[in-house]
Amino acid sequence: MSKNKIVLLDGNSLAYRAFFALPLLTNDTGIHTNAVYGFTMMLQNILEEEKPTHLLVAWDAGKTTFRHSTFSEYKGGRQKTPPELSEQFPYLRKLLDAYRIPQYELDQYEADDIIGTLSKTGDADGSEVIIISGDKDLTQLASDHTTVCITRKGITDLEKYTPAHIMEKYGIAPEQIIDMKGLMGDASDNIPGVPGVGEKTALKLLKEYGTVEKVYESLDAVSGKKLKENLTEHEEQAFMSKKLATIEVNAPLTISIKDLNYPGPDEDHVKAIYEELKFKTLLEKMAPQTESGPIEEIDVQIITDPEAFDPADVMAIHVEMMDENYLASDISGIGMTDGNQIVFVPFEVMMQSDKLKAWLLDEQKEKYTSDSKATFASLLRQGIEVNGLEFDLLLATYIANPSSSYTDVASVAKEFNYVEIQPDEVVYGKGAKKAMPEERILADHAGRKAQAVWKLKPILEEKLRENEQFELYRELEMPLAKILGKMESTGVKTDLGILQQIGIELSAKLSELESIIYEMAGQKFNINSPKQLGEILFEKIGLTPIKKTKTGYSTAADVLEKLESEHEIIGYILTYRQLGKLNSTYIEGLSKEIHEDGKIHTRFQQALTQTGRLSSINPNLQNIPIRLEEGRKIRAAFVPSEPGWYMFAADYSQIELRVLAHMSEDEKMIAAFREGEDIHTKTAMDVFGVDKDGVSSDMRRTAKAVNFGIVYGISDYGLSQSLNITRKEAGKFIDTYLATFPGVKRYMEDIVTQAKMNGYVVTMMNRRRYLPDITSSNFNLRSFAERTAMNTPIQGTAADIIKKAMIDMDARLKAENLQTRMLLQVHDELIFEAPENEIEKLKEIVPEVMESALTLDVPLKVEWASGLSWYETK
DNA sequence: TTAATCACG
DNA sequence: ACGTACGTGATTAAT
Repeated sequence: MSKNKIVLLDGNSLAYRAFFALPLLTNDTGIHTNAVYGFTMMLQNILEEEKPTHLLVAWDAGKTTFRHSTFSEYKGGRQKTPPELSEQFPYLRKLLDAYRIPQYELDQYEADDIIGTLSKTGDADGSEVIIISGDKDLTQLASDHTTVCITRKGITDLEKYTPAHIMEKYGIAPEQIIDMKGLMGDASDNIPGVPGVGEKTALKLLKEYGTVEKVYESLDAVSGKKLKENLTEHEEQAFMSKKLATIEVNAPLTISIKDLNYPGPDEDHVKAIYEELKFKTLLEKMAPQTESGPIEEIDVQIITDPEAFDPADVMAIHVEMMDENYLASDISGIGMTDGNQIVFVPFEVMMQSDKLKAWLLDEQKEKYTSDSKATFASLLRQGIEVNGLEFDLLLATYIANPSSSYTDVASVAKEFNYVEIQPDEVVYGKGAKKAMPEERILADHAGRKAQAVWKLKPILEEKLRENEQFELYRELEMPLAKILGKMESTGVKTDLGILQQIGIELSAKLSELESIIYEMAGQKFNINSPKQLGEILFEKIGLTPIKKTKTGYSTAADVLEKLESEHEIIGYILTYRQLGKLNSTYIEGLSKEIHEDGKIHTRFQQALTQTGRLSSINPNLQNIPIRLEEGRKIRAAFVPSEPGWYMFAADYSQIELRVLAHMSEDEKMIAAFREGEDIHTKTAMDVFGVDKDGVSSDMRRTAKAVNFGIVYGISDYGLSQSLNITRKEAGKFIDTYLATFPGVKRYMEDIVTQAKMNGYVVTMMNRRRYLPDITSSNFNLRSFAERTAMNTPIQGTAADIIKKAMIDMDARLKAENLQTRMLLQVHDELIFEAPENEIEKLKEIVPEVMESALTLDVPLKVEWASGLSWYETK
């Protein structure tokens, strides 16, 4: 006596069903996931509701089946499986393996036949059998012990076909389903049936005669002339159709019921796949199973005796701080683990422990960290220079995928579903409630982070090796982290007096402008409010709005410039805006950022941008004004920190276009750079077909804009905006340009194709950016991804180059025993401060090092300048 | 918290 | 036909 409950799933049918029932979803690496997701949802429901003891997913094997020898056009005329679905089958199979659900396919047979054969055996054993499919053909297998569930609308709504239900719905028995198909055919399988016979006629005939055979035996009695004619004429076809629709219940399977035993899922494995596919909701659903118990206890030993602690040779460490700004925050302590023991060293103990300090200093003692730059800089502030930094969780995660948003260790650990860590926000509270928790909680928190770093290291390093990104991570980003840490700690001396002086002048001009604007507007209003300003300009004064924003009229500078001739208030507003920006962001903003040491310490975000560039925060020193003289004066406040020293600045000339020339292998562009031509003039010469003297300033300006556009992933609209011309004219320029530089054209096409194939693009140093939208059916999303595909390898390679230059430069300064300090990086520019007697040396070595950071098919060119302030380095 | 604006490469 | 140039961060107003 068997109490088995056997569930048989029609894999292909359900995958199709899921695929078409759900919109095309993609995860962050561009893999479509809707079919896998939908399938999983169905599976979850079935497992929950039916609680099967035995389970099987049956698949169709290949293209041909024994049915094709009967009828070669069987299932003919079907649309090809969409590639977006095909690519999901491997994941589906992997997921089912993780669930430990048996899967089976058999050459020459369809999933139906596998299901049919097993259901008959199960049925005969007295087991309860449940069949799940999207294909109504299967209903022929229904019996007292076998229920056939067919998907209705959506993905989880199933219609249960028992013999009684079939009788109620069609008035026939399950065995008669094949007779019905024989008569009416099945368009989806390309089974012909008898012309003119649909469901209604087929059922009428079967209710009267029972089977196809009986119908033909009593053909004379059938009423209806046309019907009789059709039946007579297509007798052979009717029998063949019945045969085609009949599911084989004696297929030569190499498995039996006992092989279908379902032991339940391998949860860790399932989770890992959910992680990979980014099934957030399914993951959360799983979470209660693991979180239902108390969070796994970890034993963190708090070190109290500075003499009693001997760190191991290799340890994961996490410097715990309350504030995210490690340049300003106090350290509360260090969580450490060697993979076995977890300890927490409170700050005061650390500072007293000569053993620990010596360990941190020792190059031979390996440290794995969550963020090596923060670790380095925060300890440097305490006079401890850390060496032997061997792993950086933040950088490893970022290199593997720059779109991964790393906020704290908890977020990464959660991403990889590893160690349970509370978000910092939960431990410390947020906003006004932010406070230092008691030491026990802090120790536990820091300990867990160290443990996560320890456990995640092998996983991430394997991933980086797999992607051939280990070198980028280990030889470029990690050494750079330390250099950036040094730069941040060094800071830039800022003369508050100069800022204040400029501030006074600005304030005077601003209040003057303010009165003029109020006068002209005939009322007071907040000029800084786009809403109020829009009302004044477009309603009160009655100017014509050119552009709208989501919330109202656009008052952006490019719009106002077009209106400048319409009303003299516009000019004053533009000036007011410009000066207001300088005052609030740069004078007031920067003044607040000057530390007690008279310096500004920006932080470089090394794991943020999607292209590999750095960014600068608190404050941003990468956007200090330069284009307009009024703003440029701000740079006079950035001065050397030692008396008698100078500022020294060096920037790459046209680095992105040089990278483009190299990557596209465009002969003309390469030649232009090799000959040392002015690239925009040369472009103008080639595009407009004139000689050097024939290039007007307007032509050069146009060529320059087109060059920029090319780097950004050009569009006619974008170029038309930047040149203030029509789209058509812009389009013409682009066509001419691409015809002139065929290599560039080919590069742009190739890179988009590559992005579509791989789902990502790479820089010269193998930095990746995933572009899931590149296959989107949404024009805007796709176009954006295409432009990004064109721009990222260029911008990213330029970023690779300057990063390499920074590492080389740091080494060179050390090798030459110079006192010069690297202070800032502004994407294509490095800023140093140096004693006067080293300036001559810098003029020689800085260009040399920067120009040889990476060898391209075109030379890299560096320009430099020095002076008594940043303003003077021009 | 979001949108608009504007500073940089 | 679709609506945009690529990558950032800070400030302000308004919700």
